[in-house]
Amino acid sequence: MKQELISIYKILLNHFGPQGWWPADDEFEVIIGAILTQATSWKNVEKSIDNLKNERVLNPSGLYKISTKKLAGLIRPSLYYNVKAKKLKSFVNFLYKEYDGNLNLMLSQANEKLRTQLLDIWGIGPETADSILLYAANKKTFVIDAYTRRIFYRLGFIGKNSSYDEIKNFFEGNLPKRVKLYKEYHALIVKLGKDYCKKEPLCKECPVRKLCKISLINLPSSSPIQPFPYTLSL
DNA sequence: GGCCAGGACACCA
DNA sequence: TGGTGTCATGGC
Repeated sequence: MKQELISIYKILLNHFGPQGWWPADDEFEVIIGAILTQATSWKNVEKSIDNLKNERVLNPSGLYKISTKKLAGLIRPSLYYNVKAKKLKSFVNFLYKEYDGNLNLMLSQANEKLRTQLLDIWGIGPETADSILLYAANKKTFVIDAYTRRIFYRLGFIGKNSSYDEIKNFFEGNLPKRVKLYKEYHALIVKLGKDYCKKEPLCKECPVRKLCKISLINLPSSSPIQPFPYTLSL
């Protein structure tokens, strides 16, 4: 099992190249983006991030002071803006209550402690919590999203009704525990999902299966799938 | 013009 | 716990 998971990672990295996640200027922006991108395309989130930057409120004190109503107006492009404004507020309120607004102090907490605290915040579920832990706090936590479920179910690694924690444990138990690997792997899964794995039902010509099977053997030079010269550092 | 995004929560049985 | 409705913009 370990080798297959690593092989798929290598295939994806060769095929797509490094994804450079998370696209953000600082850790706070990572967290805000993680909340805004819930069930929303990243392009829409970028517009909201720009709005927040232009208003100079993309920082703990800025979001702490701004009204929920005005905040909702700024993040309008990223869908469900009223509930997301409340979610952002609830996170920042937590940050001030527990850590006096000190983000670095929050991020320096132990993995499990911080995960429990994040999950306790209204509006932050398992995927958002793990995204914050991995990409903002650099904790060894694998992120599971809809693409991960869909793709690895189709590849036959997990059951249709596997729980979030079951899938998370599957990845963490079968991969070298490296933050850099976790970050890149999840980003590559999302890239694969966006490009090849929409919601259509499983079929024999599933592009994901196809990609993996083709890439597991030596590619002829005439193959349309050309490996990129990226080196691996697991 | 329709479909659906890098989820989470409330409410129901 | 599992299934379903709600939220409500903009890109493709």
